[in-house]
Amino acid sequence: MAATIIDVAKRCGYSKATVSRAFASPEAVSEKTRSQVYAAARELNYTPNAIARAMVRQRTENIAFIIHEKQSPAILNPFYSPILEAAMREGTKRDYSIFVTTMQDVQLPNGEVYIKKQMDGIILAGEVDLKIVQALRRQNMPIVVLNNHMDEENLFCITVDHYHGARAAAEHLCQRGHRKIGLLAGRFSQQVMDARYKGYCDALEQYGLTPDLRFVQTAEPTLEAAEQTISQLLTLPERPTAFFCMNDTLAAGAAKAILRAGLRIPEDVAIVGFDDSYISRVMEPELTTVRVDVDRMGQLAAQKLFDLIEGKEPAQMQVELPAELIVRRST
Amino acid sequence: MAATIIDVAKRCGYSKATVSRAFASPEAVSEKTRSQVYAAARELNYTPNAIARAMVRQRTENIAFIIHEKQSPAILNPFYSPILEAAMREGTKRDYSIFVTTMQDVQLPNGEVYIKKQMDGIILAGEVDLKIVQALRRQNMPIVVLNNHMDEENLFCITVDHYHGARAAAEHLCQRGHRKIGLLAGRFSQQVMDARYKGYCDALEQYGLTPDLRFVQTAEPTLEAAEQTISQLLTLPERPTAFFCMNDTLAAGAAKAILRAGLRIPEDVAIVGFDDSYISRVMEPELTTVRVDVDRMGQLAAQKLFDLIEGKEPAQMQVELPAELIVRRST
DNA sequence: CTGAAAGCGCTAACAT
DNA sequence: ATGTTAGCGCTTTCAG
Repeated sequence: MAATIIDVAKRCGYSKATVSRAFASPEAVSEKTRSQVYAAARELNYTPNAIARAMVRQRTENIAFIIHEKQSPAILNPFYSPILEAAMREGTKRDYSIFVTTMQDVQLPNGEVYIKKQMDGIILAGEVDLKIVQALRRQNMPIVVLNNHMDEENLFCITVDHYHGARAAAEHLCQRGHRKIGLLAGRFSQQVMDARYKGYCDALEQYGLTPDLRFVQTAEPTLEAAEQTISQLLTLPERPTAFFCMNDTLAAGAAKAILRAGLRIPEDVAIVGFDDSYISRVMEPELTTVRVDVDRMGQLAAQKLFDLIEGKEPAQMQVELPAELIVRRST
Repeated sequence: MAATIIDVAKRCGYSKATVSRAFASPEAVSEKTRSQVYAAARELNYTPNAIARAMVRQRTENIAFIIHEKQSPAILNPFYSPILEAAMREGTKRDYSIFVTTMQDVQLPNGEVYIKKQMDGIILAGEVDLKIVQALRRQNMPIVVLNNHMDEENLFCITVDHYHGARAAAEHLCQRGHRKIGLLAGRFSQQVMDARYKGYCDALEQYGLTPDLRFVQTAEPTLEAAEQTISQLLTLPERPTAFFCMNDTLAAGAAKAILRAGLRIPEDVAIVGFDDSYISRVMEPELTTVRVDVDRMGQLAAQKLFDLIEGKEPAQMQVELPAELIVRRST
């Protein structure tokens, strides 16, 4: 079938070691030899076999990107997909390929950790089980944890400053004069929820307000659930004049409820989202939201994982990315 | 390091051939043996090495999913991401992993086709270069082409019935009584554009209308470009009362322009999109659009590719998926 | 049902 | 700078 290194060696009259070197470390071979090797390779349509190489090098140059969120699958998740995209760009730069997988590819039904395909490292995003991290580390698998912090020695985690992001969002609403500010939470990890809730409470307190628990609701982070929840809140006699929604999907659902109730955004009800995903610009009016630099996040995750694989320990094992308020027309 | 088949063999007292069989074809081994092998494997934390297996089997059980569209990268593209998602689900079922890549991973800067990683097959989506398909086929690489038709002998292509989709959209607008129906095209492949344009023209003709070329515009398929284009059209003295937009992103941009001009949807201007992507439900009012069964498309692509890899030729090499009008509030 | 042995295509010492 | 050789971990005949 496909030509092998031996065919090329025969054809150009060099040994297979030389052919191997011509591809893997061109500088270790004379220029003349190199071009002869390449010529022979071209004629035979030869391409080095990555499997064979991986076999002897014990490195595949493949990493896995595993997203574990209840919300929606990996690729469709509007928060994670740009992160993945950025990680893939970084992978291309450093010659790594990325497998996008689910936990199922790493875990047997009985819970045992079992990596089907050989990987040089893993990016674990979302709600990660500590047990899995530990099992993986026992196998010496380099790991980067994304959007989640775990108290493990020497585990590289990238998180977001949820507290200040949420606080900025709520403060902004206070500054706009709102006194009745609802909160629409999604079902995210406890970690994220707590930090954002605290940010919200502290902002209100700073403005002399106390959270009205009737206006604090939790919903599945889907358009439909958000719309329904907010619809009901809107019927309250003393309804909120603003909502801080814990992500853009929730905010979009809220916007639909508001608009359908015949109210105007932001004149009657203002809303703020979180993530600055694509959704925030699809909406009209466009959504005021909290931006997380997802490009940076994905790039960083990939970079640090590659470094780890290549034996470079990062200076700090914990990076917290800032969250910045982006004011648009919805407030 | 990690335990190998030999470690397991030693531990349980069988030969490595038997251990191999216990994992690769359990039915070829007595039950007693099998459980002893598994026990030893568990104790050693052994996992078969996929690389070594791929090496001897000459099969990786990996496929590549390559999307080539100008619009936006693979994963972020609202049309392709659910397709990818479905393909991945199918892959999990049949024990294949999927690499999401760009053309760069398959093509050298000089244009030569060069597959970096060993793959058992490739799904090529979007605007595919015939030369690449031919080069790949010369290397005996199983291929499925998605959302694009190519006149190649024995090449499996999955396409969409753009003509009838577009026609249904335009007819619907005619039925609603619109006489001035604009068309907002994106920069898609000629194939797609032609079919949809013809559908639009034929629908109009059926209702005794002729396309007014002032109302037929092409824009980059982005929110901003669409918004700008439609804004201008709206200032025309005799502006259209409805727009058929060639995808949901364009429709969302159009909606923004309409709303910002102080007009109502659908009372003043109606819009129809194409794809039935996530965007159509984020918008308010929700978008009337043409649905393509993307789940089916992704699943089919993966299934057929796996069949091809496993030597089963599909009965027909060409599948055209229907496109169905979904009426929502925007018309 | 189980074992022995050959080899998948390549790289990395070690020589020359 | 180039060649020789010994595997990497596994599957798969072929025997028994």
